[in-house]
Amino acid sequence: MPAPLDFDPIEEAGRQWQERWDERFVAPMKAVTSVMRVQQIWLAEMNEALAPHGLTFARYEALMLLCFARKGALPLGKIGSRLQVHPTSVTNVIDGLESDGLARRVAHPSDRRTTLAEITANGRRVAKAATADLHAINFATEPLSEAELTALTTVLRKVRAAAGDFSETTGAAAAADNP
Amino acid sequence: MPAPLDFDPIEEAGRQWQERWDERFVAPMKAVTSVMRVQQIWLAEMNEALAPHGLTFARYEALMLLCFARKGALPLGKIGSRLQVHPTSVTNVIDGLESDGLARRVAHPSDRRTTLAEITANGRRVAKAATADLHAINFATEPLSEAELTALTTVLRKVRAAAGDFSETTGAAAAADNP
DNA sequence: GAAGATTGATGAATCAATCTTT
DNA sequence: AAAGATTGATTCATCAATCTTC
Repeated sequence: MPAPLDFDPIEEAGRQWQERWDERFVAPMKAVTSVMRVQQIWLAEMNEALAPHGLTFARYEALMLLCFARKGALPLGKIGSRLQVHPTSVTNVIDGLESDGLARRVAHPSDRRTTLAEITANGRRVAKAATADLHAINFATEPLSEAELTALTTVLRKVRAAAGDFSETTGAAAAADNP
Repeated sequence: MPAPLDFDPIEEAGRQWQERWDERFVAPMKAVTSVMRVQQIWLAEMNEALAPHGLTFARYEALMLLCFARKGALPLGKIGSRLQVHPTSVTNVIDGLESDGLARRVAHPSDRRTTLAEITANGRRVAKAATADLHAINFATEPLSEAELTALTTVLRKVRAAAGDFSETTGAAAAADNP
């Protein structure tokens, strides 16, 4: 990590932008750059907390999804749609969990195209310990207050909805965990 | 990109979290997951807009930095500290710009350890065209209002400051572009 | 033909180690 | 010894193409 600057680089970029182009582009540019940078900061801090458990954030997310599933198992495709990642990434993530003995692939009872990922007993132990570590650092969200975090989530929800992550329907009944 | 869900996966995760653990961890978890996902969405949309110019967002950021520099040139190390990336990433990014003829490496006049990256005439042309395309899509920030974008930037600025990106001093005089 | 998953290749980011210059 | 940059290796994510099953 490079040395700290004596000025805010995003504010400085905003200044340059306003000088050279129209002011109406400043707010979008600064917001986008801020999200990029904070994602990088938070991801690094969480990966640091997860490393002792042999996990990355991507693997942790998949592990928790299995942890929540009714039968502790989900089709790989469903994991991808929940985590909003490509099928290839699901394959990679489950490979990682499987080689560490935290999950295993099992056959789908009726559809032989489908593969299920099932959490192991050790996987549940690691999930619990890793979650405790993430809780201990508040998911790296220091120094934000609960109100600020909630506001953040609310605003970003609009972006996710507009991107088509989910269809804003009703009160959204509990998600189906099983096929 | 997987099919849209009929519920918000982050809200659903929050529900699971509250059930299983304490409520005070719900807001951090949802905020972190939201930032991760929106970063992915925005980055993909911007990369799509930049691809016709042979640019990625990382290369675009470096190119704009050179564009803003007084003499159109900066030491590689300074690029790294501005963009908050490791020296290796700077090498990669400048390699990319150089092979496309958008920038070139030049010797530092006094310190022979230092390499400068200098923007080319074509680099300035591409920077201008790429910026116009990003402006045309408002940096992918639709559907957020200017007020929402500003609020986002303000909250995230606290995170960047706490992470040590910059030292909160004065009104922050104009940044020094040259060594 | 379409759905589900995997393989192989590509691009980006970090880390450790190396090399030159100060 | 320390600063600046590069190389090589590793990890992760995506894309195109392939394979099996429905």
